[in-house]
Amino acid sequence: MDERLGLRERKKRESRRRIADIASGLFIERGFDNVTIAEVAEAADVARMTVFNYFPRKEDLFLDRHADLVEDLKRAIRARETGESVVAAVRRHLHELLATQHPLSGARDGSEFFYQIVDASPALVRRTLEHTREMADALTELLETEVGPGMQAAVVANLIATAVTIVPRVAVDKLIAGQPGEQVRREQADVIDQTFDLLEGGIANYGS
Amino acid sequence: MDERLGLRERKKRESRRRIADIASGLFIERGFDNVTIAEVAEAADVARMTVFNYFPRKEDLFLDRHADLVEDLKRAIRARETGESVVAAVRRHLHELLATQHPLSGARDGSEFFYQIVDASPALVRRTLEHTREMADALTELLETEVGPGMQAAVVANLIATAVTIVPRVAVDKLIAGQPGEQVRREQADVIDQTFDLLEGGIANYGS
DNA sequence: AGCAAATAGTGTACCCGGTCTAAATTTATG
DNA sequence: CATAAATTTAGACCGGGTACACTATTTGCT
Repeated sequence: MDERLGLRERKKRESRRRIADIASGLFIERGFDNVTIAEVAEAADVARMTVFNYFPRKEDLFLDRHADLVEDLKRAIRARETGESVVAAVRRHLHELLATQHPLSGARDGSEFFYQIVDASPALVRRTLEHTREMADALTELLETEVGPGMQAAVVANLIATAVTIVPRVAVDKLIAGQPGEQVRREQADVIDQTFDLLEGGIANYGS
Repeated sequence: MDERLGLRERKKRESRRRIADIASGLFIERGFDNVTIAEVAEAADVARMTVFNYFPRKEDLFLDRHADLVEDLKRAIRARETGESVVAAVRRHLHELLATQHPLSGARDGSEFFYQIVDASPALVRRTLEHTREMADALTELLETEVGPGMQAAVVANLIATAVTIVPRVAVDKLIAGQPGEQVRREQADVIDQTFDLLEGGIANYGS
């Protein structure tokens, strides 16, 4: 940890991590909806209220990496080469996540378990929908300042957020279906490219 | 009502409608989160459990037209001319909703109140997110049978669902901002076209 | 018409997530 | 060491949602 931080701050961070880790363990073991916050609190040896102090919603105990993710995406867009389009930057970013085996790539061994827990819980699924929306809102704001105002920013932002959400899902679904991770990772680069080709080139001819 | 239906069925439908109407009245009057189901039940002169019989979630009391909407959209896609693309069919459908002043067009006088109630309630907002997802899932299934299987169907379906959700929102936001309905309606046709031009032609050059 | 089976509605008790408040404990500061 | 500030705690409370057993009504059948 950071020595410059006071005792108070250090304890807080450690507490937060411990609670989230213990909670995740319970969720993985018994499913999100079959674990109460009271149980999490007891397992973490802390008052029920303390859990809520750190995690305003129960779902946040399991999904607390989303903010970082959006930040990374925004950074990737802002840092794009001059002349490079926004979508192209996002495409590159997803390839990078895949190459580094980032959790969000969806193509990492073990990702399937995480998503299965999520899928099994309506509350968690709802929360991921909110995350996508938050991402779209953040991107809308970014694009409006980066590229210019107008209705287009919102549309583009939402399309990108949709794509970024779908792409890892494709990989996870394959893992759940039993495909070996090695193969999924190999194919996933194409999934990214096909999806973004579609986004870039448009879907005018689909189904005609 | 339909004479072929038995007394039981007729009573059920009327009960359901009455409960939803009374509930909506209360929500509009005092806001969704400030009305309890117990109050709805009392106002409708029915047991609390009965409300849950008809509406498994509280949000469904206010948002119970979504299924129809998806059906209409699916029908529009299925009924497209041979040679017409899926997106083109959806575009036409949205123009039609606008022309007939359908509630979902977003450009109808009074739509702003409805959306303001929704916006003010996190639970209602979440439910609309689920609706978008349900629409995307339904479209994915439809496209897979209509056009052919593959990952593309899911991507296209999600892009369309996103567009269909955003378009009315643009109109509503203008109404909320105080623009006269007449003007919003006039502009809305362009909003539809611009959005679908973007979808059809792709966003390859955005921000480059 | 009358009766039995379905089915809708009711009442009640319960669980759980989430909020509020006030008191107790811990850390920071001079 | 004293005191202020911030965390933690305990406990009461609220409201959505479920389970269940019971009553009332409708329906189909003879």
